[in-house]
Amino acid sequence: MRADAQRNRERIAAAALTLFAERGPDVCMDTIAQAAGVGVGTLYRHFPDRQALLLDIAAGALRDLIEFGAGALEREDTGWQALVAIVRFCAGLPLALAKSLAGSLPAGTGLPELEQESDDLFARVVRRAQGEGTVRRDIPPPDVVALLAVVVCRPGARPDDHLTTVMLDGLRQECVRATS
Amino acid sequence: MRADAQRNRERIAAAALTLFAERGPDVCMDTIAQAAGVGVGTLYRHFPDRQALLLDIAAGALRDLIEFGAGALEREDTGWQALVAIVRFCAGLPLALAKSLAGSLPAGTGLPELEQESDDLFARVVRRAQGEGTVRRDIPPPDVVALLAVVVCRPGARPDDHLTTVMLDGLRQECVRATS
Amino acid sequence: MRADAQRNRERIAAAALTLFAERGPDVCMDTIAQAAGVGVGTLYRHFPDRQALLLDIAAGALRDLIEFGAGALEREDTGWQALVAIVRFCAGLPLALAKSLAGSLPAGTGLPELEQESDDLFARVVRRAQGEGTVRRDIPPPDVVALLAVVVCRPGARPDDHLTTVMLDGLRQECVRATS
Amino acid sequence: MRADAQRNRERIAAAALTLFAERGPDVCMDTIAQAAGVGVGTLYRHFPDRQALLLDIAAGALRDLIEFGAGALEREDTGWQALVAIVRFCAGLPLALAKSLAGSLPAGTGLPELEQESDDLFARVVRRAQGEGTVRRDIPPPDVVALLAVVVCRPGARPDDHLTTVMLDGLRQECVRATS
DNA sequence: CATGAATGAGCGTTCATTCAT
DNA sequence: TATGAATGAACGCTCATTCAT
Repeated sequence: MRADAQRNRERIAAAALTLFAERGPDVCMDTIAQAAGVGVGTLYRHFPDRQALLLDIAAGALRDLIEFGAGALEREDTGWQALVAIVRFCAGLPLALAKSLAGSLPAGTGLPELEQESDDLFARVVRRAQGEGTVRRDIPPPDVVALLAVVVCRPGARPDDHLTTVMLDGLRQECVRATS
Repeated sequence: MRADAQRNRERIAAAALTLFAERGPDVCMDTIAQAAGVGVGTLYRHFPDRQALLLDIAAGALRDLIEFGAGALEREDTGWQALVAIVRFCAGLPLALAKSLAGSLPAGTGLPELEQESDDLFARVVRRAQGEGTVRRDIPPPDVVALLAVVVCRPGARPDDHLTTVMLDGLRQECVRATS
Repeated sequence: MRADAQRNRERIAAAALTLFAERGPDVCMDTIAQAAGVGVGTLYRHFPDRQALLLDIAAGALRDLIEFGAGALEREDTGWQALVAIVRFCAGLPLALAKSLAGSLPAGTGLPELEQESDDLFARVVRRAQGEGTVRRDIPPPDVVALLAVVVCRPGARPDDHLTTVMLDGLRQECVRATS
Repeated sequence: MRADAQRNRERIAAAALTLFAERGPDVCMDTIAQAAGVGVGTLYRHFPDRQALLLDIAAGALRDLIEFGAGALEREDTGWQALVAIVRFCAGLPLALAKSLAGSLPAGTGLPELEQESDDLFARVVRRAQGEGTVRRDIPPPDVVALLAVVVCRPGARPDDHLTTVMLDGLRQECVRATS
């Protein structure tokens, strides 16, 4: 691939990421192209349709997450520390996009598979932390994962914002109580 | 207003509520009219444009919330109990709609005002609970409100789902810790 | 269906028929709408896409042909007379459209079925004429039908133009010869 | 012209001929280039636009026809034999393309002139055959030419298919009859 | 008042043609 | 000279909104 083509591709992906985040997944394609400083035709040469563009971004986010997560699981001493590290890492990623797309894309596009992989990774971390006694045991791992997904997929999530903090605190075993 | 006109208006609002929840705020107007069992013309007679329809639903949700909240504040013995009651009550409401609309509508439409009112109410409850020592004091009331908003505005939130539970647990004073 | 809607539908079909004949099946939809004196939206209300429009016209032509053909088979004394009558009748019909569409449309759209029916009818007439000794017997009926199709599907075919005449003459039994 | 440039030009013309025959005159230029094994840029270097490409092919076909026809007129003993030979020869030629282009191209492009020349040649042959008493005299030569053009320009015409045979038979003087 | 037909601006996508590499 | 990336005009189609019935 030619150098300028490569640069264009990246500019498009970057512009799309920004605009999807700012205005949702329905931004008009011309707008994306314009923001990237290219013509629509160029956009379509690189991504055959809107979905391909969304997919590219979403898959990238999931791959980054999985890669980081696998590393964290090895690197960190405890499951809890790994969990916290991963959750913090998620903040910069366009995971909301990934989540909503994964729900509407058929298997074979690769996205549901990536999402499954990422869910599995999270579940492994949660189980380890529950084994240590740090994460509360009254919630089954997949539910914890789903719950973390909500926190982590908010548009505009920051690695140390209050919601993340409160959620992590609420997940500790010693915080279990009857709030009914 | 004639009785049948009134009934039409309600049927339209109900259909819109369902469809917005199910398929997002972009459902096409014909679909809503059809689901309500009326022609598009009738829809437009009652609501001059799409926004008016959204606004109607959103404002209704906020009014319900405010009314319930004010009652809870009087009725319940503690701030904590009031907070829990209100959070639980939110589950059935189309608050996600209200939130996203309120952000994009100018003052004067009434929605930002209602949102402000609801935020104030929440803040009062939070302050009271912090005063009692139940809600953690390291987070300023407005931030707590923002955080609750996220939890409560999820599409598909249930009054006793895990996320709500964990969040409420995490908000207790005794759960404060260093999660870094 | 309201009277004006009905009128619009007919105007659209008529305009489309003319334009397809004049400029081929790729005329732009806006042009058709304009020629019919309606907006594009109206065109699309009546015909969900270009194919539906083509299909409507083509199917109409085939139905007319089949109806006329069945009548001719009963009405005329000889197979030859029926054949000539039918061939002459074809001239005004947009059969070229029907032929080309039928080849590219899947069964279930109704067009291939109609084409089959029309072919069968033609074949019956041809067999009868061959039985009488008027149509040459060295060509199998389906081939005669195919051959007639070419003559009859020319854009601009006239009921008594030279090509039709020569073709009919050439089909007589007494004209068989070695032209190699 | 460099040898490889010459080869490219031929490959492009050949690919275009095939694709025009298979998929009509709207095939996209990239497809042609790809089929020819070159980039689009190369295609455009040799043929400044789509029409030039079509023109090249069409003109080639007409030149072949004219050359063969002139030879046949000298070589064959009778006008009839010349006519048959020429008609048979047409089968392999992309004359449909030539016909449709000639109708839409202005004089000066060379195509209408070539078509005129080919028509004249055909007319000469027909007149000679009518003089011999083989071709029917009730149709003026230009009309016979037009009629032969239809037969000969069908996509997929074969030199000895039924349509050609029947048409030639129908053109014989002794086949004249009242088919009304 | 209710209806649903008509309108046309707007978006996604394609492709002929140009031009930097 | 060959390449294929970039461009943007054009087309198919949708849908919010208006208005005749």
